[in-house]
Amino acid sequence: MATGRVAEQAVTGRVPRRRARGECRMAQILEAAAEVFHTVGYEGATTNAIAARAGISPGSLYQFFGNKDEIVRALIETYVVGLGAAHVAALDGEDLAALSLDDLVGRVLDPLVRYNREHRAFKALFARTDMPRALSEATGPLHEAMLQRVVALLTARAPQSSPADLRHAAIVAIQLVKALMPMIAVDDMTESERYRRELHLLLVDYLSRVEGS
Amino acid sequence: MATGRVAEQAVTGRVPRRRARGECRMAQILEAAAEVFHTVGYEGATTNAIAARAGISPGSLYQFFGNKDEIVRALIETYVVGLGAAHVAALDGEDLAALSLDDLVGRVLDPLVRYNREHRAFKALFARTDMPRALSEATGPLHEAMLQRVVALLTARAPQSSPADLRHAAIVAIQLVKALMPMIAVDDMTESERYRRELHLLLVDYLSRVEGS
DNA sequence: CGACAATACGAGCAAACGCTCGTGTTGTCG
DNA sequence: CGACAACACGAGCGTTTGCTCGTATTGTCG
Repeated sequence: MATGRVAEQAVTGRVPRRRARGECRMAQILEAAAEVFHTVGYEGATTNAIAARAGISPGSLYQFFGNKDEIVRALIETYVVGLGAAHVAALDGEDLAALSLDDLVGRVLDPLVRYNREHRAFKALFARTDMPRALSEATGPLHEAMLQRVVALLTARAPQSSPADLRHAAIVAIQLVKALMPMIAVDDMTESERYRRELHLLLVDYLSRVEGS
Repeated sequence: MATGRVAEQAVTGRVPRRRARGECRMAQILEAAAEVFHTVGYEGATTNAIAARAGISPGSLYQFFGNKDEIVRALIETYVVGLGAAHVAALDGEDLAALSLDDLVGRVLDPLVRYNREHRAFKALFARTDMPRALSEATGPLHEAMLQRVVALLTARAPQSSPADLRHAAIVAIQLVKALMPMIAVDDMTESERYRRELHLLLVDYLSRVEGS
């Protein structure tokens, strides 16, 4: 139950080799967790399996994460940061209101697809309609971050619409992405590209109706 | 909860009270299972909880179903039958090629929405993008039945399209339904109706593109 | 009735899980 | 060096889960 050791070290300002090794281990564990979540899903993933995949013992794992949910939360945190950065990069310096809807959808969707492909565990944790309590609490921030981002985009493009309508539209758009992402983030590139294009069209059509009304 | 007892009687000519009681118990168990699945989800549902909800002991439960998956399979079987009947009724005697797309979508979607509302466990078992092995095997027949039905509909309306394209379109359509159903099968009727209408529009737009091409 | 099978029970088993704890190892610093 | 804290280990604890088994009850039929 020893907490606060990290804070203590942070205050000292020194970065000894110990700490570097510790952070390396954390990254190791998160990577292993991602692989296990990807292959067997959230409930199928055991902490012992994650430890084994990371090449360490269960005891060592619990020196860095207090419990399974903390691992999930940390992993999701990296997703929030990573995806946020990808989207900022994709929209940086653009005039949101001037972009064609087709272009805008592409700039949001394509990084998301790429991120899904590069982080296979992403959809195992995120793209579910039914979640255990612990998981839905952990993914809450990720959902909220995406929702806020989409709402902000829509607000910039259709300022005359009510916030409630925009939020509603954003929810539908995100659900559409979640529904088709499992078929897009797949190894068969022919199938994948086909579904991606369909989703793209679907989003453009749906959002043009939202902006138009 | 009076099930096929009468039909059984007609076939055998005799009245095996034992057997009638057994079938009643089965229905009791399935109903209890549906309630438990609805409230705590598939993995949260314990066989003991199902037995308790049905008002029987675990031992008794296992006299009718060999294991948890068999319960799920039986429950899904009732869904396949029930939904099939609802859809046959909704499309009975209609000229599929002559119906407007809007009308057709309504006739398929509305019974589905009603069925979801009346069988709350339905989406807990069906509308998931990520499933345990056992559950996805159990829901396989239900997915396949729905897919075949949609493919048949589309084939009747767009015979010039390739079977592969139609199957592909059917998959997308079903995914759209699964994505928005959790927000439709909800108690707040205002919200529910709003999402239902959006899904309806989405499907009409998408399928008109499929038929048009 | 008496024999038998179907039904019902519920304590509890074996396995799996998240997690702990006692012990040993390694890097840091006075 | 010696003391100490972080790191590492892995057997195994406590709990939960799906499921069993020995036993008691009930309906059926010769």
